[in-house]
Amino acid sequence: METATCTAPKGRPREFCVDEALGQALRVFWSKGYEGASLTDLTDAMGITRPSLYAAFGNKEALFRKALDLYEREKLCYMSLALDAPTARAVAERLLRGALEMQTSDFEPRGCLRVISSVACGVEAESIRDEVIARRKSSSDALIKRFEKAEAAGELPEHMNAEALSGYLIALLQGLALQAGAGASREELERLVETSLTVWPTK
Amino acid sequence: METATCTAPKGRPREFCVDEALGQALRVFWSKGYEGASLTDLTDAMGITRPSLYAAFGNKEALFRKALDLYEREKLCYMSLALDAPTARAVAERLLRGALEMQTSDFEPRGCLRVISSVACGVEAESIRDEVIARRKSSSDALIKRFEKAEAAGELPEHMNAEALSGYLIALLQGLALQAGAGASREELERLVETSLTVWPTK
DNA sequence: GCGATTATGTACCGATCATTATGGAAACAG
DNA sequence: CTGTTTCCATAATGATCGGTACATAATCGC
Repeated sequence: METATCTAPKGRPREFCVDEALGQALRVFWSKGYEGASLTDLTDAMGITRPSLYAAFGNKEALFRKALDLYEREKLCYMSLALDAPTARAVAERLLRGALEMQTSDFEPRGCLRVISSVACGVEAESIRDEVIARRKSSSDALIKRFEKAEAAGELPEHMNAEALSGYLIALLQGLALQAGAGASREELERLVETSLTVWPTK
Repeated sequence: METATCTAPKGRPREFCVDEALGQALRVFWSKGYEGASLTDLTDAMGITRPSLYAAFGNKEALFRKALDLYEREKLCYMSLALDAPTARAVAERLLRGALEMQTSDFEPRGCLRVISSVACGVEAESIRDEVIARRKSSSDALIKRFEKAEAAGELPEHMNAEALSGYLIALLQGLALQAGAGASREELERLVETSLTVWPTK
């Protein structure tokens, strides 16, 4: 009865690495968006056939969700880590610099998969869009919670609350991702981060 | 030889108003994006048939360009007007409040057509994407020019140049549009604008 | 009245979309 | 070996995509 937990490979073994294929699928979704990525694009990049894709991942939408999980786990990990910084300003700095580092990698697509997947789209992608927006909301809530701690610690200046500061910082991060996706140079993005940090309100 | 300028309607007259139909097409592109808007969506909203659409506007891409022209002419006019404000801060305030007003209209789609159309997409929309990015660059250049004037007037604080400030402000506007498109409430957007103005760097 | 011209409505085109039925190949247990 | 299970490859599914042929209807100058 314990066969469920042990790896008993019955039948013909799979000829490709699921994680590797998922990574390639992520890159395609990342650079083309959910609707812009066709199954041909995906299978070509993943090096597998359509039936293999469906057998291993379910369908296009399930594949996207798994790719989004991978993206958040591997590429967005700096966001939760940033919340551990000692001050609100340090949190903002880690978020901005983390985003900058990700957006200026030479080996990954530009732009943010979350941003890309949350803009207007056809009907087929609406559930995807809703889910991405929901996931972003939970990130936003975490940031608000962190800034509320800073607020309680008296870090925030007058007439500035946690929610307002959080929304403001997220807008900057979204703008950064958008400009990166539109082909902004590394210098432009660095300048944006530096300007944001210069302007950052401290008590 | 002057017949080119006069309106000589030869043949069967058109049964719909081109401008009105274009306005409806704009709303569809605005809420679904270029690729997300199918010809069926467009003709349904415009109240015309496919051949009428092609006869009047050329094809989907040409229709989008005309809709984009209309959008920039009618919905983005506040942007060029904002540049006439007396100070850099006043320019920023007009831009932020103008964007807020547009994003909180009860009768128009949320989000910004330019932002929507400049994110990642399939191959068919790449030329659209490139054009939108180019148009945004010219807006950005105009803003930089305006801030250079402010810089020359000594309005900008130390370690802050026109390009940096422009990129920063545009990032905020993009974040505003993105959050509006994702369903942010009017209060959230107002708070974002107020926070941005509170934080705005003055000498 | 008459062509000439242009718009409209129907019905269709080939291409591509996501998805899958089918048949054979490769591993297992017996 | 046989049977079972799972994977791979080919090729097809119906639906939808953007774009059009075609015939008809409405207005022109004459």
